[in-house]
Amino acid sequence: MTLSLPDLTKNQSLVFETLSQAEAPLSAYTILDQLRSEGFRAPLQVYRALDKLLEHGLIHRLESLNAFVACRHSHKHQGTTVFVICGRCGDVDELTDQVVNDQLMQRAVERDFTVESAMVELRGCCGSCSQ
Amino acid sequence: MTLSLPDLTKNQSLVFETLSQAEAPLSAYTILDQLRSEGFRAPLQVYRALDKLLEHGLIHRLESLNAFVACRHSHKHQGTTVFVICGRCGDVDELTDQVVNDQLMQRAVERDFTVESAMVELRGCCGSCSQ
DNA sequence: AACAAACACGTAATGTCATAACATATCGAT
DNA sequence: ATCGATATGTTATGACATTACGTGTTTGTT
Repeated sequence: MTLSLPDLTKNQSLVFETLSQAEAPLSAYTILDQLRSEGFRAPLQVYRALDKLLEHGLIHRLESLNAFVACRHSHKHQGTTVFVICGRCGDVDELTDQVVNDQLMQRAVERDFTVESAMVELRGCCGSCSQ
Repeated sequence: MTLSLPDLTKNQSLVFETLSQAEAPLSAYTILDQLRSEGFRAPLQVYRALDKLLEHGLIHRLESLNAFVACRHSHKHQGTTVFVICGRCGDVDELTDQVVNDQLMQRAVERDFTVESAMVELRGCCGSCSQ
């Protein structure tokens, strides 16, 4: 399950593994607590690793939760990622949608706006939890 | 310019006026500082007012900035609001887009997900700033 | 008018998320 | 072997938000 990837440093690997094994988004401080046994002592150790993992596209930050998740899809298919977040179980699904992406970019162009990053997050209740 | 609205309390009015006159999103603590001369002493005075204003739909919270703006449009036209945020001048534009809204809701329904709230924020550079 | 419930307010303390600043160590290419 | 770039360790601090508790004010009912 552990793919070998753009060589990660020890700290980066530890943080990535922690996120990969989590079933819900984790805050940086939760990650820190889980890695204390591995020698982590300070938030910055986590944040630095998170920054690199974000750069590599291996994880995502959920703005509405101030938390992080491991990326699930190989995001070769560019474009805006829509995060679908269940508030009950914490499960996060990712999807890319051409229509949403194109329409957002179109609306931006219309008003002469250059998009540098886009955030789309749906919060609610997933199918499993609403039964 | 100051419409009379669902009766706001003194604190709520002060916070709303502050946001209305601002040219960019303000953090709760920035609002607090601006209202110290009016007797504000603690963050909670601001947050409580913000909560009520959010309930009334008079302001919005920008998740990607941890900041707040006064609402510009009369949001009678329901649906997901797209925030278009310039990182240079801080200007925030709001728009509602039926296509984006419908598509997001469609994708949610497909996977049996009940949307409770949706956040769409575009960050980048506005036309004025890129000239 | 008297009362109770609901709401708003004041204040202090604390919790949560994130970065600045500075020192040291490790890796890679010449 | 050395130099530059990158990664790391540690402390302190900044920025955002809530809990807990007590008081005051409004409002609707009897």
